[in-house]
Amino acid sequence: MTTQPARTRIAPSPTGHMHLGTARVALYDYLLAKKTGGQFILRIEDTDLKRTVPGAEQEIMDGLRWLGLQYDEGPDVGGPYGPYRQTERREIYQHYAKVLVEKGQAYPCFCTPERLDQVRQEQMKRKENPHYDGTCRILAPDEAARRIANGEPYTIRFKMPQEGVTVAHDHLRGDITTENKQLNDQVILKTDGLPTYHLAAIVDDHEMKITHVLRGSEWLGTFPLHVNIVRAFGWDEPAWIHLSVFLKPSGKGKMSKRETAQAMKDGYSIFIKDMQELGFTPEGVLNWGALMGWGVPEGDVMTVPQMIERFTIDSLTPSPAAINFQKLDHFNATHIRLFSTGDLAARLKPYFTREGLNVREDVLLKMIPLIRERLTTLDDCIDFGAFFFKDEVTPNTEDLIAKGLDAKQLAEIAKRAYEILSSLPQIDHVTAEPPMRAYVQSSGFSANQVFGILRVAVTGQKVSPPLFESMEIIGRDVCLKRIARAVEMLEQG
RNA sequence: GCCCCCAUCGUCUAGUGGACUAGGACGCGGCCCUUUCAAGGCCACGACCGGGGUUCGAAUCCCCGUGGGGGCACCA
Repeated sequence: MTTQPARTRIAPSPTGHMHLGTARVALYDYLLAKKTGGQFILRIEDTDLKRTVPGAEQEIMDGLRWLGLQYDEGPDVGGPYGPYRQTERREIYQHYAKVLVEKGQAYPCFCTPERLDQVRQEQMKRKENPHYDGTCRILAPDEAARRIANGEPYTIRFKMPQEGVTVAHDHLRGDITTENKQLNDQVILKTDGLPTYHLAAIVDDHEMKITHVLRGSEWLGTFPLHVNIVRAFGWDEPAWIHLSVFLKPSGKGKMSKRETAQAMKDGYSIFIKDMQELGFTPEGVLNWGALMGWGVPEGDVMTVPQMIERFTIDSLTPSPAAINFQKLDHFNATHIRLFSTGDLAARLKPYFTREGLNVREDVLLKMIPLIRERLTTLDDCIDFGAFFFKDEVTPNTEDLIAKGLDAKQLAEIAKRAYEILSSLPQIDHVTAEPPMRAYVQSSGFSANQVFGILRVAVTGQKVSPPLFESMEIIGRDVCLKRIARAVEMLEQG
């Protein structure tokens, strides 16, 4: 286990919404950095101009902040190894590409995309592996120089060894051995002068003194390439950790558009921004994500500080994990129950406000203990507690009708309840419950029937927080007014 | 097609040759509590992919299958 301060980075490309996968890698990066007293860095990998989408970078930064994974260095906070946006580091990559060419480890390539495509087609037709055919690898240097001077567009390709094997070491998976003949001369600098991921990431990780590279296992295929590039420069390698990928809930394959849409329909999402809006908490999301790919023996409900305490790279798991949204619900609800009343009040208030409700601070603080353990997501507070902030509630007549009772009986119950409660100087669970229970006893009706009618009358809904505690918060006058109205409704209907 | 990775309850996982009658969590089922809905408590169901080795002994090490995943771009 590392005791030296680790410098870790999350290096997303701003090509779409920030998703769960990015959040999880960022979490592990963050945990490792904090645990070792190191730094966590955000680097934006925006070298693919065609795929860059406006606003995506901001969404990543917002997402990380919402999650509480504040980076020590990044595009908007700066740092000693900036800039932290790859399009602003163009010259650095060009310099290093040139270094590689001079060392004989890379070469200019003038093949056009059209020719490359044609070569690939032919190779596939012959059932060969698609690979670069090496046309420009054997070009004489002066010939290449002449064509460059001529203004011919060119890329730089990395010259992979063609014999022997490459052994790359991954901390979770051990040595990964690849025959070099399987490898192929990849483009590291594009015609537009920007690097591909292969060059950019390696150069930046070195320049930014990254000690641990955590990334998805989709990078395993290019892993040998990357270590070859590092070695060509003669640099020390970071520790490589290839995390498992997330599978769709069925466990068959990665999340596709289809599953993503289905999740949204069910009230879930793999996008951080959506999760926030759906009422999930950073604590819940992080705890959930952390455990997909990290095993703890027991006590799996953890806050970030507790995760920092317990985190080790060695306890990460290499196998793919199916997304399980029910588990997200569980962790979210569990963390909501752990929040203090004041904390939860601050988190809930926006949801009430969003509904156009006028939130009285004192009422908010009083109702939270009543609804806290009933919430799965924060927005559930509307279902359970909106009535606390409404001037009037409008019960459905049919909700008012308790099973097995006729209209006369219903009206009688409501009326009697009104009489009992209106005789009290104040209504709370201490004063109101005993006489109401006594009435249930003497009336022959069930508690379920009597309290059911009262619940609907007072809260306007069949499911609510505890009745008498709720009435206490609503207040005597309002309660009586609402019960009176119910009596009216029942007598009419 | 080729290459690489992975493999314990339905799902996430613990397990690093004997403490395994394989532990925990989610979900599911039941019971208790209960004015609704939750929460909480208790109980149950439920897995080492298959076959060969190695070893006194294998979930754990090796090999071969099988299954699953990922990759084979001037995308990351």
